Amino acid sequence: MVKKHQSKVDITTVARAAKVSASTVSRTFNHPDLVNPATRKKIDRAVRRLGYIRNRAAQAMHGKRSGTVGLVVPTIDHAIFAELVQSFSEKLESVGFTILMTSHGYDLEREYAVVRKLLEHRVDGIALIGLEHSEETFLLLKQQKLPVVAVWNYNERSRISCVGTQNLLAGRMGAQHLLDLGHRDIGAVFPDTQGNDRSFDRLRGAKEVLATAGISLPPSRQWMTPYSVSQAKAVCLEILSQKSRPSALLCGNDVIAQGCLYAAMQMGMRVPIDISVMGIGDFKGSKDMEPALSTVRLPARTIGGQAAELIVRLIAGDGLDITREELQPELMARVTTARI
Amino acid sequence: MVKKHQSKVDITTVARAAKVSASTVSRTFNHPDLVNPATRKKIDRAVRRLGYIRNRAAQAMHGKRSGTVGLVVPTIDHAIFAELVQSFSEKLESVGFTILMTSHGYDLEREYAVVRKLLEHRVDGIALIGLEHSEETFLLLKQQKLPVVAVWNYNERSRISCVGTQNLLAGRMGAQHLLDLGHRDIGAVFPDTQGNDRSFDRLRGAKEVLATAGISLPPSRQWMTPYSVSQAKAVCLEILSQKSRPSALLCGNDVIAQGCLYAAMQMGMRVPIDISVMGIGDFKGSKDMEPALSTVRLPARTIGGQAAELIVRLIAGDGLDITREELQPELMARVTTARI
DNA sequence: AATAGTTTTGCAAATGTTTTCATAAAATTA
DNA sequence: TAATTTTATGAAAACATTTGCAAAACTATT
Repeated sequence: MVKKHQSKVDITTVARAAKVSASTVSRTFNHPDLVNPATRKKIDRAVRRLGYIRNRAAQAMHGKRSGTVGLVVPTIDHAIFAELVQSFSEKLESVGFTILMTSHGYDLEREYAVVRKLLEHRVDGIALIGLEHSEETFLLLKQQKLPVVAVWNYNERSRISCVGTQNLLAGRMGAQHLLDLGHRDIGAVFPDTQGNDRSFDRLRGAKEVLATAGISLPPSRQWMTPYSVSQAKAVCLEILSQKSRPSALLCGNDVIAQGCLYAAMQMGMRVPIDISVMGIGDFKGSKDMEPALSTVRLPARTIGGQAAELIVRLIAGDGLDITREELQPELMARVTTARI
Repeated sequence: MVKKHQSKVDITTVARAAKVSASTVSRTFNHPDLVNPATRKKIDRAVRRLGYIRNRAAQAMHGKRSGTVGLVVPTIDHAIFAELVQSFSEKLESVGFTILMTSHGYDLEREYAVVRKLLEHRVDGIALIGLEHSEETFLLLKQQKLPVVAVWNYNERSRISCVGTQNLLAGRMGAQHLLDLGHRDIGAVFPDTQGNDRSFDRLRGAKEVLATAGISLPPSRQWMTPYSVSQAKAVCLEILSQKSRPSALLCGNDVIAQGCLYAAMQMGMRVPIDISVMGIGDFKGSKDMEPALSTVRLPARTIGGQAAELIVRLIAGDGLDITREELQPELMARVTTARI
């Protein structure tokens, strides 16, 4: 016969308990200044006693913000996005938003589906990784007139707001660094560029620079490997055991570079004496590798933070004009690359 | 003269466009078999044309599930949770749930706050990392009668459902392995155990085993370091440059172990000849390190997957009795540890 | 004590769905 | 062809809130 106040506690239950109207309870939450401190106290007590928790779903129905931001990443499992996601969500959580996070595994069709789902949940804004998305996705987003920002990449003619670096530049810098050190026979170890504009742009940038220096990158000097130390290591083991091997390896990202380092080590080769290895990304820990990895720094934390700020601004201001923020990659010449 | 169908497209807009009632539209989504295929087609067309997207918030108000599951992690930024989170969300997304993810930075007060927030969003279930939570959090969860599962740790007397390993065992196995190899002077490099029962249990297990072997672990043989290759490396650099250093290092997790490895390398020490290094976790990539890291494998992917399955079952069945699933840690004796 | 002004509160409508119930239309059976 | 069953649809209530408006309760001013 216990008055079991199960999950059935709603605003009117509280109102009854506090002997006020539901409106007053609502106001206590949303405009506390409009209600008498004494009443407020009564209500607070009732809320506490009954364990009442407001229902954002119901609030969201009143044109109120849902208080959520959607974040769409290719995968959660990669060091590459960890820092980005962390700083992005830290900032957003600090101003009261909750993150709805989904991944699509580099499949742009699935991306469309998850964006739709996010929209069903009436997120107040959406952040996507990169600028390459399906036409459908762009249409959907435009149609919904929702604040959107593409994170990670920068492109001056992007169709949506973006904050990030020009991966093209990063690719160029990596290749240029190798060139500057006198390397002429360079190998490229990159992830699949399919549905991955970051990777695509980096490779393109590298090829450009190489081409202007009169160096071509024949298929025999390009390798593809997924985003994993393990698989990169395996691929590099093969590369390095070829009779004719390049004097330097430019890797699509630091994870791959790490795999290369391990491969070299395993084969008893000395980096950078026997071969130079160049990464892109400068992930947490790259500077601590032995030998310390030369790489092109992409300021992940800054990007994440600024992206969060931008989306907050977009949400607050309903400013739907495209905003672009560019951050610069930076060459981190460390130990794994040396003059030939 | 464009029929601007802004964001104002709701179910009645669609109904009007298709010349049916809202009920019919609703039914087309929820019980398509109850509506005439011809009408359904009309409605589908209208939906497409207007770009209508259902509002889960409104659905959720009808006792319908919200279709979201809350995931509370200490931090997103660590390799340790990456695999876990990935497999957890993959599985959950595959059955139509969306993940609401929040982090608290190892602060149990903040954890309470984020759990509350999740509750406001009326998640259908919640997953937490570890079994150590504030009393308030437990109370809140119990009061709300919501499916909850603690992921990562296993404890036969846990207050909430759990799926994971006994970190105590993992700690024991790590220490035992070192003992078996003849080590007597062992150092422990662990993260702060404050608000981190995983770490606490591992250390406790290790101490136990050591104690039974008659070996004590004096404060001078214990070091604390945050969860970062960089900082672990710095700490280990100090340890290794002491005049009297242990013959083996047991690390609280693989990230720290990696830092140790790098530190040893930087100092020109050879692992495992000059010193043995033991990790816990077996993160992706640990087996590929050079030398390959000896560690205790914690089956992160399996845990994540099973946790997801469990929570789905709990949500479907409203079964609120506590379920516990234990997975076994496994010794991965690789290269970084050797007989003294 | 009357008036004006301010603060506090409640009523009721609105939000976007789902669902129950009732009814109309169509199909089946006798 | 009437009676019965089945199928398809709509009207209205319900869900948990917020908010505009108006009434009520105080305060302050004369």
